[in-house]
Amino acid sequence: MARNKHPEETINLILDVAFRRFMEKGYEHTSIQDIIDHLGGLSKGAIYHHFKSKEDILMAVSDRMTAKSNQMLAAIRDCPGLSGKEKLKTIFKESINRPVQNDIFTVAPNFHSNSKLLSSLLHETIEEAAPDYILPIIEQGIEDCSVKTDYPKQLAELILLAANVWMNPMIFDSSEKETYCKFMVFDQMLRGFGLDIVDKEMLERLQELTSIYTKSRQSSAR
Amino acid sequence: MARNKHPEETINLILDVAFRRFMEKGYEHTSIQDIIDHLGGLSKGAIYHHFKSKEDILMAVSDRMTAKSNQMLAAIRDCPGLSGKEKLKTIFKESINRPVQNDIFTVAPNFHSNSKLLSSLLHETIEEAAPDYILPIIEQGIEDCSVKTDYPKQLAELILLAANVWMNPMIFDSSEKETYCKFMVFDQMLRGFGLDIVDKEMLERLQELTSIYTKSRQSSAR
DNA sequence: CATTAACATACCGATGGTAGGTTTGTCAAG
DNA sequence: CTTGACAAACCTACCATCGGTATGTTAATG
Repeated sequence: MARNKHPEETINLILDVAFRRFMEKGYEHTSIQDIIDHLGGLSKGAIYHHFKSKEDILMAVSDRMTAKSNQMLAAIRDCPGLSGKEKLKTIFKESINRPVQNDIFTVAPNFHSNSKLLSSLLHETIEEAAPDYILPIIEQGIEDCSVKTDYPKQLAELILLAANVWMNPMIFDSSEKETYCKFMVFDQMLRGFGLDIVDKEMLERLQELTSIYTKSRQSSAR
Repeated sequence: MARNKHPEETINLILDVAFRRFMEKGYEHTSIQDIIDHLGGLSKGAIYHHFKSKEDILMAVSDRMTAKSNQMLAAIRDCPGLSGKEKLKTIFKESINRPVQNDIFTVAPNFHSNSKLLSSLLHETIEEAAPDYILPIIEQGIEDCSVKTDYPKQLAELILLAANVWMNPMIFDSSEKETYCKFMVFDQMLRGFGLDIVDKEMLERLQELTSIYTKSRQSSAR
């Protein structure tokens, strides 16, 4: 293959293909050769020029998955004029409207066979996203008295664990009704910390979208 | 090696060694040959006589890890004369007194490099332990009015996710103080569902044990 | 004495990774 | 504007190791 003047295109291409293959076959069962076969003529040398190992590819895939979400979280966190409670509400509204990246729907993700991605997401959630994005918002909420807790760091972790892992349909695929129930329990949990952010509008939107998701899931099943 | 009249001894030996190697080097980086080298003269044929694949060994290791915990949960669940609230309290008391199996302390577990074990634990927690052991107790608690929720199944999941994963020092190693804070947030969460099970005695016992754990951890660090 | 469980040995294809070469764009010196 | 040194972007051929298997051997059982 001819040398590409814009190597980031090649890198993105590799990550695109790797991501799809990981989701379809699982990380362990996707060989480098398999990725090569699905690239348009690129060789093993090209891959190992841009990535130092197979695991390195996985990490890059993982980073790219969370990048957009983290951007959103940072934007809301730094948004002036919003109270802590309003910021949390905004985050959950956004999350519902874009529950997972669109392109993910098309490949019928299988986190069961991607334990490495799962564990990566888990640790990123607790050790990066929670302290970097949610904690400052919780602390703001404590100041304006909309959040009640003596342990903001741990609360941030618990909230994000529930939201990103437990309620993540890519990890625990839930029926429409189950997703709704999870959200209700999540709401009750937040109320225990003084937070009251789930309203009718959010629930209606949620019900809409879970039905869409369930349908797209059924149609892409083998 | 001479033929063993009691093959379960051989099986247990293999699992013992595999568990240690998985914890020390991670599942992926532990080869079958590595396990063989740490077995006293047993061969690859022996291993593949008792287990059909490397993954099969991992599953057996995982099962053995949760077996004792599940036994305890079943015993408490079926214990007559205890209210739902009392059962939950008993479970957490037991969990604190035996936070993880003793033998685990000695090998400085590393769940970071054992994503397969982690993902196995995660799914067992949500899809087996929660509905089988915690859900019946929650339902009993709803009847005797010590638990307040319309969604017992989801509450069981959330509680066990927090307890087994988030508060598990093998997954997220926390300082003494952090463990305490997590427990306090956990308590506040439970109160949001009408549950009031953490008392002074439990907190004192917790502080004792986390200090012991922290010390044993330091002494086994390389 | 036949059968079967409990091992051992020797081997295989596939895999992740590497060494070394080739092409091509960049850029500064002449 | 040309040239040539350099490095980045690839390719090819190869290797050690891995998970797994086929085929044996030995010993307990009934």
